[in-house]
Amino acid sequence: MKENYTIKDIAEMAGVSKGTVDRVIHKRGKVSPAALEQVNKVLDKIEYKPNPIAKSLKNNKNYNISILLPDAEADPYWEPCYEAISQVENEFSHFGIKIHKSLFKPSSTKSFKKAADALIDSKPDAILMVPLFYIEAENVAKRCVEADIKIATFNNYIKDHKINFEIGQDLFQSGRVAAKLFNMLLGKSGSIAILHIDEAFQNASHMQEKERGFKDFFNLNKKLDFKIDVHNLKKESKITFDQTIENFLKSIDPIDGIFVTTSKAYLIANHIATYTPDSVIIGYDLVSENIKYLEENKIAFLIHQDPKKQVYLSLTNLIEFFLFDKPLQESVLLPIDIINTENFPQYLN
Amino acid sequence: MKENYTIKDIAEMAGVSKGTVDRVIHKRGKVSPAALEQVNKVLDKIEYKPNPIAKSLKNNKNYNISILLPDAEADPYWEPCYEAISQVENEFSHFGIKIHKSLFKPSSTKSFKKAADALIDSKPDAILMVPLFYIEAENVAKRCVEADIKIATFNNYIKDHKINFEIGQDLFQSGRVAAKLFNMLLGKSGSIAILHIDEAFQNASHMQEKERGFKDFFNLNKKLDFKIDVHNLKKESKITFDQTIENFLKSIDPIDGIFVTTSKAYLIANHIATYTPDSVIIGYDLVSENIKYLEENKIAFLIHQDPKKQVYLSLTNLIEFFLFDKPLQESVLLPIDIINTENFPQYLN
DNA sequence: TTGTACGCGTTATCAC
DNA sequence: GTGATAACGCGTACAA
Repeated sequence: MKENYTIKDIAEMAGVSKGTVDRVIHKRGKVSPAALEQVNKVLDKIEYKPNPIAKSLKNNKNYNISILLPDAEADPYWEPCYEAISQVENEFSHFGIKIHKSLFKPSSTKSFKKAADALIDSKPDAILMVPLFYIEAENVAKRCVEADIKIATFNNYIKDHKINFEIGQDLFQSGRVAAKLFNMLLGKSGSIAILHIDEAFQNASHMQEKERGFKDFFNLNKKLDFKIDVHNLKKESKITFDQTIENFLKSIDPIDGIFVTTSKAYLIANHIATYTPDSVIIGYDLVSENIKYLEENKIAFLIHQDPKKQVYLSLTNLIEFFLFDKPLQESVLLPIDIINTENFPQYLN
Repeated sequence: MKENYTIKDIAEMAGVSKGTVDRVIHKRGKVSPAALEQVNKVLDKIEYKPNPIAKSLKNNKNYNISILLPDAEADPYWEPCYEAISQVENEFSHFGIKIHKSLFKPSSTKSFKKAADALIDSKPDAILMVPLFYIEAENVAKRCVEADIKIATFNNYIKDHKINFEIGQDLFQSGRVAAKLFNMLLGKSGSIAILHIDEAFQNASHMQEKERGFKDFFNLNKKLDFKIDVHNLKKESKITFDQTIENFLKSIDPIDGIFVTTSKAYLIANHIATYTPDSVIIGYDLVSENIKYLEENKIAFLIHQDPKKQVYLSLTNLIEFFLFDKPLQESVLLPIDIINTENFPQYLN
């Protein structure tokens, strides 16, 4: 009982040549019925699994993967993604994997389009993108399929069957996670503000999903009595973003909880002591300013979306598909990590 | 500017043969000074990275990895490890990786020893074990080194430099995570019981580390005023374990919080309503009974030690070391996952 | 001391 | 239709 049969083994057992076996296995035709039967008889008896390493060696191709994501200058949320890219580059450069990073301004559709155009023109084997702009991203997906470029997304979703691989978090559910945390901290009743803080509302669908999940939790728990208000805060023309936040806090009555659906919880935490010092804040993402206020106990919890892991898993999935024919997973949902002062370091590594 | 130089390329550039280049690279000697210089000159100019795939193909070995872990019959905590094993087996069987699972009774040192002996005798390429019994595990490590078997541990640590790879959680810190959660739920003061519930105290060092971290948090926060009692609960001779628990609860005054350092929080949650209904329980591990009480809001939080991920990462690390010469990491600390009713499903997958 | 030739398993090409 | 053969890159045995 051998374990790993090779084409050569099969050829001997069937009394034909390697070439014929290959033609049978790959259904290339040009095989006589007699030979076909011989080979199939052997294939039925044993389990043939082609050696992926040999295949890969023969292939001997360089693969180019391009990744299209926002500039971390504009938002440090994206910083960890860069680390993941370097890490994957180091791990797989020996295997002929080239990764090309392309940045766009998260506030500019044009910038996204321009970068995407350039990427598609360069004809990489795959593009991994953050589909911040729905329509434009759909268009990119379409053109990738036409150009035979594998297309994957992370962080956001576009519901498009053309996407070969997508990874992210269940945002609705993460809203529920936040709601449950407030429930545990505040008890059976209270007032909570949902704040969508985003300079230009690129993350509109993101934020809405979280809001929906959040409200869903309280709606389904009839024993709870919470007053929930929703506020959209974006940059006003003549004043700084920070002042906009401050003006907002001035304008409202003290509240028990503040749920910030973006990574901008620090903007609120910064002013909380002055205006509504007893408010519990829950926000998203381990950007350094958020961690600072977490450690000062001004932010109670953060929810971690692990952008680094998203990039790492996206890239390794694509790479193993290219190198070893591992089937591409279609959709991956990452866990919703709850972070407090004590467990954040391990998530940063 | 080529990217991936092969030995053949270098040979041509240096005006020597492949064999000579190989001898230089692997320092096998038998090279004339002149040739040595030629080759080194080329090697200085370019960056040579041997193709790991070709190396691996040539190698063409089957690797046997044995994994020694407790029987999940005795404790369902180990169940997810089995899943990880199957998953890795499926992913890498094509690569000539064989994984052999060997179980021992977590309550029996003898059973551990016996299983370990058999494994070592079978001379696998690597052994991954749960070092539940310190001295015996040290002995296994020693004999593995002698027999040239790579030795790795997960879930528990033994401080032994012979271990080639170890993975687990920072238990001290996870105690602090629990403490912080109690702090947030209970406020500035209260009474908390630390319960070490373990049928035979195999996990003694485990539990003590968590206790130390837990107390450390409250000791360092001078503004907090918590009364903390420690109780060891193990099976008494004549009655069931469950009755032991019940007797304990009967014997104490109502308390604000209960910190269970093992996966046995469900045993407490089961009786909480009768004896101390307002106690907040925090425990460890996503075993199904714990999740049941989590969903009933009888357990506030669970801390997830992700045994499945521990096994998965251990195995893939070893495999990539064997197949592709990836350097073995030495020590990996997994994040300390905080689990509530809303985010547990994603951690189970 | 050096170069050559072969094998690992798969695939593609090329005579027959 | 078919089988033989070369090639991918590395390691190594062996002949020169």
